Amino acid sequence: MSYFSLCHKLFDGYVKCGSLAEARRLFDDLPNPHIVAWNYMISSHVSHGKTAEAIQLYEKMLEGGVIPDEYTFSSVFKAFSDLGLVRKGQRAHALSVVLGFEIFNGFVASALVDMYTKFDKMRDAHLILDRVVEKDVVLFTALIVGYAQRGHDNEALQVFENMVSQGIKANEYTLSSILISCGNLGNIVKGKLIHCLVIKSGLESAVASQTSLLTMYLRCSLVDDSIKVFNQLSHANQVTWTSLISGLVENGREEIALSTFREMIRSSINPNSFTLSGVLQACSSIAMLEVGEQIHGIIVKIGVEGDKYAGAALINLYGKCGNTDMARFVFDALTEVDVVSINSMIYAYAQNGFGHEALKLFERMKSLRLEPNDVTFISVLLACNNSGLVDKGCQVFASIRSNYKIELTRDHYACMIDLLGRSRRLEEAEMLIKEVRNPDMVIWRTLLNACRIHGEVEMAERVMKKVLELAPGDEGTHILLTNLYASAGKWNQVIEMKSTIRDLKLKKSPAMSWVDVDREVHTFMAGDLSHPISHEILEILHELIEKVKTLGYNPDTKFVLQDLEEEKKIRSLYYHSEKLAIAFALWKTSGRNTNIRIFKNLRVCGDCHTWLKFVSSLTGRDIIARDAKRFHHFKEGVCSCGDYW
DNA sequence: TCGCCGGTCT
Repeated sequence: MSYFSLCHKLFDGYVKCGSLAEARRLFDDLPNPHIVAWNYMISSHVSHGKTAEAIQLYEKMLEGGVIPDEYTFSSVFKAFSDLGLVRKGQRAHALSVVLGFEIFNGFVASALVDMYTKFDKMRDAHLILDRVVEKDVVLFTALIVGYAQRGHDNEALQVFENMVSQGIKANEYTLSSILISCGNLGNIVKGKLIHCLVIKSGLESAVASQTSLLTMYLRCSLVDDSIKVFNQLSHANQVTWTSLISGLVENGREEIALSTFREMIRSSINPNSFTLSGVLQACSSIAMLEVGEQIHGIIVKIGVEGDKYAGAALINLYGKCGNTDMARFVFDALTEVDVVSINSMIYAYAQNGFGHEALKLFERMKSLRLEPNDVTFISVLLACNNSGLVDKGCQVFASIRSNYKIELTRDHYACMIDLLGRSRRLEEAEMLIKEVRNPDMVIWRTLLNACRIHGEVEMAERVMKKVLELAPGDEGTHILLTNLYASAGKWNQVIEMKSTIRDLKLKKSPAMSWVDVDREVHTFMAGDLSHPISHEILEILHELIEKVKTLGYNPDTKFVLQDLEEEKKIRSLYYHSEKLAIAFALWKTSGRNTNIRIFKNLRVCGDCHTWLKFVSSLTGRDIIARDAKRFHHFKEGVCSCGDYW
């Protein structure tokens, strides 16, 4: 046995037993290590994630006068790309050109392409592929993957077709990646073609291909097809399960996503932070705080509470469930604060009406030299909007244009239009719409809502036309205008609108509130006294109303949309769904001092808002109400929205 | 002794 192969066997033994350090000690004792030994050490360090050490070894090797070969380069390029060391990578690239590896060796070339795509230097990567004399599937795949992962899905498809036309057969790596691009593009026709190709190539049992197929169907919203793919899987792994769960959430199938998660656990597949953030998203969307808290428990148990994905998902959960303190607790425990986690926290404050907290965090972000992105500004503007910080909002909006290279989207404008409109600066709001490229229905409806708040019938009628041009049968718009006429006392127009709504067969979604008491959800509709214990509820409700009247509550009938006698109007106010839900929750939890969390499918009504403030001071309970748009935290007679919403 | 794959957050 030669000296080299003896050394090699020794290294291999140590590394395979997991003792890279032992191998390293052995290596360091060699007087003049051969190139094969250097390569072995470098690649072992890279594959063990010890990238920085791999680079040190490479540099030491060069200092020692050892000439790198194709093996050295293919390992070390990966190290440079992992650490984002562009300069060093380019210098090594130059050396590989001088030594004649770049265009003549497939291993070196594909590692180079991979490195440049990770540096986001797509032109360089593509040029290398073009120069390589004999291109193989790995080389093409490296470029396809690079394009796909940076969101250049059309380019990925082009390169793929180019590869196929050169008679090079795709492998499972190529197909996995290209399926994802089809999914991202929503190109189900190409996606199905590739599905056929997967079968034809005999790769349908490869787990990565299956996962990508699953993801492709889910991104194209073909949930049933994706479930079919999933059911045909022989061995679903952690990634496959996760892919299915997060895809279901994306398609609004939260309940199924949660049952799939439970099935995953039953199948003894462990979740990781990917899985858990998907499940948390399901909990946040449907405000299932209890389940979310259980997931939080699992996150702590498996030790990923500092993970930025799990963290952002938790912040989002607590934000959407109205618990900003918990959201902040999670945020403060993150190991790495990045722009997404800060955005999540700002957004959590924003939707709960804690504008000043949101702005403080925005300032801290700047002092941390984290570059804000478009989402940051949506969150900050929303924070100003939900707290009535009009001037601050205008100032922030102006600064986006002057200080940042961020393109303003319709969402930014919609937020500003809402902000201006609600503070009665309707003309300014309308002027701002002129700046929006292709203003959509949402933009105009935002202005329409502002008209409703301020009873601007004339402008509303003009704006209504715009909205209906863009969305002729939109129920929300008709209802908005009906409400506007009703609050302006124009009952003839209300009747007219109602008949239009009837003719168009538009259905008004009924107002509904629900409340979560002792892990049971109870739903209430306005005026609906069919709850099994409605007798007790009504008793409590009437008692509450009489008591808060003594504190100054005065039923405000302008929120009643029917033209009824005053007495009947007042009665209809009393049976609003949120009042029923609160009465029920107080009855169920009497003697306890817990917070009450209620949810409403529409926006909370003005009279109920006032009433809830009184109830919070009367009972000493904190009431957290999530309506269709935001949260209201009622505490000691005050609401976090500052009566501005 | 070497290269290319699938799932997460605002």
